[in-house]
Amino acid sequence: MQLYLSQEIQLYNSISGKKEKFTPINEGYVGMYVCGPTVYSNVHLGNVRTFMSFDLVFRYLKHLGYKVRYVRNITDAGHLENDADEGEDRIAKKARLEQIEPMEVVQRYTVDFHTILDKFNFLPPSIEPTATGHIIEQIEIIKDILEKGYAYEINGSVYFDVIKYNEAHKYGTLSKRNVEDMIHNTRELDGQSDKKNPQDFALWKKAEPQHIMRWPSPWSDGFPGWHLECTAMSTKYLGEKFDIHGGGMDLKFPHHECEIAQAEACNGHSPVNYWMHANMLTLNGKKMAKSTGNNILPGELFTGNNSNLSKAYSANVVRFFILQAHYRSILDFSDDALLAAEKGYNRLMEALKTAKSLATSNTSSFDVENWKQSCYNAMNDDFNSPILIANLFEGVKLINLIKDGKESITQEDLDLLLSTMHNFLFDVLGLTSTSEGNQSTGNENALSGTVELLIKLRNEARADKNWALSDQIRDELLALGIQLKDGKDGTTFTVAS
RNA sequence: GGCAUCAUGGCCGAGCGGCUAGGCAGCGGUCUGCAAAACCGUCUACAGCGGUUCGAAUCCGCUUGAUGCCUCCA
Repeated sequence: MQLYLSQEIQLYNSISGKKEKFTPINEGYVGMYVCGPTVYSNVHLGNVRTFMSFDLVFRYLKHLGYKVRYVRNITDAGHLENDADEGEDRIAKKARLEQIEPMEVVQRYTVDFHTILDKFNFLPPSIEPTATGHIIEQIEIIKDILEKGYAYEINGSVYFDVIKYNEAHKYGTLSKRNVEDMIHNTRELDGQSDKKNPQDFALWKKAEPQHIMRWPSPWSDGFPGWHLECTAMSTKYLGEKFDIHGGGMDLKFPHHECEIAQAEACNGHSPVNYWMHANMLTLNGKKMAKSTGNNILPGELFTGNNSNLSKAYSANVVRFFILQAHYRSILDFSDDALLAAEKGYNRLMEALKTAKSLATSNTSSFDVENWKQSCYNAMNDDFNSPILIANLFEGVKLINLIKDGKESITQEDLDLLLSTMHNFLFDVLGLTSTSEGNQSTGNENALSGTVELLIKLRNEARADKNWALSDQIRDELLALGIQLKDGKDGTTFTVAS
């Protein structure tokens, strides 16, 4: 029996503003689309958090036995600097500044994106389509919208007519805005825009003569509007109606609003049942901005090479830290918070090692089955990873108390405890075991042997009560980043990472 | 200025009307030759002012502040 039959997910639907029971369109199958990055610069840490939130969703749905088709696009054309105006394509701009081809920009930052996500142990999406690979599909959608009368062509460009659309449908349901307010509050200066109204958005843009990113269309040689690619690709791979659409909060308006309008103009109905939006990341209480230096690149976390960081952090620690907050809350990134997360993470992993050598009893003094369900309950409640983690720490405490002889557990319950911890930590939260993750190299074996030797010598000195020598060994190793840990069963060591 | 979201203890962060969140730090223990590490135990909350209710961190109103979008930065 699949787990999803016994676990009911409640998820927060941005469009209704409420938690709703999750029921996929086709039982056992889930279609999920998440707006991917525009590959015009190094992936933003906030982007990492957004995609990590949906990695968590993807992993949990799979864990429950759903067959999930997860589509996450790469925007490699059409994303303008300024959506409301005659902006420049972000990728084209970067290419101009760097004096390289747009596709070189795309390639460079797509590779960066994948490299960083790999380090954080993201599962690859089922399909990762690009905007430039779906120009034909986008043109077909524009034709359809034109035929339905919700778009108009001017000077080789095609714009979506928001006012007209709003007469038959409602524009702004997701972001809870109404078109009248938007018209009254438009601050935009009246530029040389071809648009009938500032709220209209581009479906197709005629390319300037020097613009290299151009494709033929019935209207002009040009390129598609940013919002259109997501409609084209989600429809192609997931259908006119699919289960979950996700993205960062900042995409709610206008991007997702435009997607709804485009799809509804074509198909007469909303494309998505559940909208999910991941919240922002701040740094030291303020928003991240490259211009003020209040910014960390994901890669800098691994080197510690940033004035906001006191040291380097492993991808696991960062992942653990991010998942300790709920995806719908603003999360504040800081060195102190990362240090705290690192200690907590280490404690969790230590307990896992401890658990392997626990003595079992004939009876259990703890209801493991009940605890396990509370882990599921946490995730079922809108993917509440912080509560899940709190539950996992209950497991840590139990393990340590059993070790101290203050609680008891049967072999059967211990197996259940361990498999549950393992499933949630590694499969659902996507952490990797430190011991499994780091393969021992020859150097590490040599180091290990050397330290073991020093431990042996130190123990001989201690047996002779030669404290000066034993403390020298201990202290000088510590200065080198090797900490000796004297326990009841002998001395172990850890190497600072 | 408009729309939206939010404000929890030294720090991070759950909480969706009554019942312990959790992590880190601190404090007290266990262990130790002394330490460190590890483990156990434990204290400090609910932005302000009103209201609803037998009862509010949790619902409503106002005030203050923050964040996102509208206006380059996810």
